[in-house]
Amino acid sequence: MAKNTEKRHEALRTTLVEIAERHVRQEGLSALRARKLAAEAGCAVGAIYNVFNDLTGLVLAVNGRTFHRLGAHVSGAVSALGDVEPTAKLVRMGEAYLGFAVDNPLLWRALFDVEMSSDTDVPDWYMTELGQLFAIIAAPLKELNPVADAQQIDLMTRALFSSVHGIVLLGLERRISGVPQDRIEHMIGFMVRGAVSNGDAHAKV
Amino acid sequence: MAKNTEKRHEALRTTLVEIAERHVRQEGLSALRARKLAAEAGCAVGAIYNVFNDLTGLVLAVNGRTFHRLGAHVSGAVSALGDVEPTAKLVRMGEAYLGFAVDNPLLWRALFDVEMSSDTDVPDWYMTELGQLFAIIAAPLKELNPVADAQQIDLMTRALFSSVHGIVLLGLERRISGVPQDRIEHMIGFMVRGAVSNGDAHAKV
DNA sequence: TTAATGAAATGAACGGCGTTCAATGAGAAA
DNA sequence: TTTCTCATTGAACGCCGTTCATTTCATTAA
Repeated sequence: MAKNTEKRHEALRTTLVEIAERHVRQEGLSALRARKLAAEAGCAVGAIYNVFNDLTGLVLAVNGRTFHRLGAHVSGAVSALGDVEPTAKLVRMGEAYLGFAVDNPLLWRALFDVEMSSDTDVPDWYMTELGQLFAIIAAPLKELNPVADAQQIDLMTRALFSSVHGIVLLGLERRISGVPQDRIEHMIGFMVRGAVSNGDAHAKV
Repeated sequence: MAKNTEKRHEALRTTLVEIAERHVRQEGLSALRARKLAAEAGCAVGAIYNVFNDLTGLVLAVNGRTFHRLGAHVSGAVSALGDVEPTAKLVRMGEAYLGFAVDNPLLWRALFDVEMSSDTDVPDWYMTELGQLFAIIAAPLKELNPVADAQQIDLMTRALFSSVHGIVLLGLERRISGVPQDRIEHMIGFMVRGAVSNGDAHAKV
């Protein structure tokens, strides 16, 4: 019966994702080993390939969880603010993004370090998850720029997200930065406020 | 005699860097192979390890060149502008940075994708090269904020560089973006102008 | 109950990797 | 020429992700 098989597969998938997540969190993406995973999961090496195409598939599953938690963390931080001006929300989002990266450095890095063979390409849910994160950012931007059209908001959203991402990325990179964390927060506030004031004045992005 | 040996080593170093650079440019950092390099350089595999600690050392040498060209490209773009307002210079720098990344995507990515064992750590010239790039950015910022102290300028510099870097990084990442190149330029202009106007108003970063 | 059958799980084996180091060879010294 | 020194070499080492012939298991038919 195919039902039982699928159930076992699903269980193994979950187990593997949990183990892999722990490994990535503790040792980083590059320390992930098929044999180690199999040993810990109590299955054969080949079993991994019964439920995932390859290790990249497994990593994508881990990243899916991380992405989800990241989104929850950021939107949670905004909700906790209550009713404040949109700019404050955006700044808080950036800080929350930084906070997540600081608290989960290796899981966060794994989000961007997966190497995907161009044929397998990006899973749909990856884009969906990203879209939800973008939507959280877009909302305050719309409040600030009621006349901007969807495309303009989208560009501002991407620009803001990318900027904050860049600041966090290079800020946490020991080899480039050495900047203490509170300075990184200042940078985020600086760029976000700048972008907002700019977007207000010149609606044309 | 140790002199001849050192000469041969130097020659091999150069040869290897040139070959490695071509490989990274064409196939990407992850396609670099010790055996392939040795075959093309006409030397033994072990010879690589006579002149570099490991492949990472070779990649760092490649990155040194790339970094240098990147700096020249950016500062060249600014020089070509002649005497214009500092903001225009900063925007042009960002665009030049984007241009370099678009023209040398794999070499540019390699700058940030090297994995370094924390013990080997970053070579000094790496930081020097980065400092020079930062200095190019800091100059117009000083013009715009004559009263800001060195630390404030430094933070603005890092924030701006990181933001532009983030925009370029995610903009060129097919899996996240799909944004056409001229839109990326708009984003850069948007963020740079925002940061500048902000820095002007609130000198306190 | 047993035999037959097809699917699922297994792990040794494969090809490839970066790196090492005993063996080789070339050049200087005697 | 012979000895000695040290740079060079490439086969070998210990890993890696992935595969696939073989085994194991579950289900059905007799």
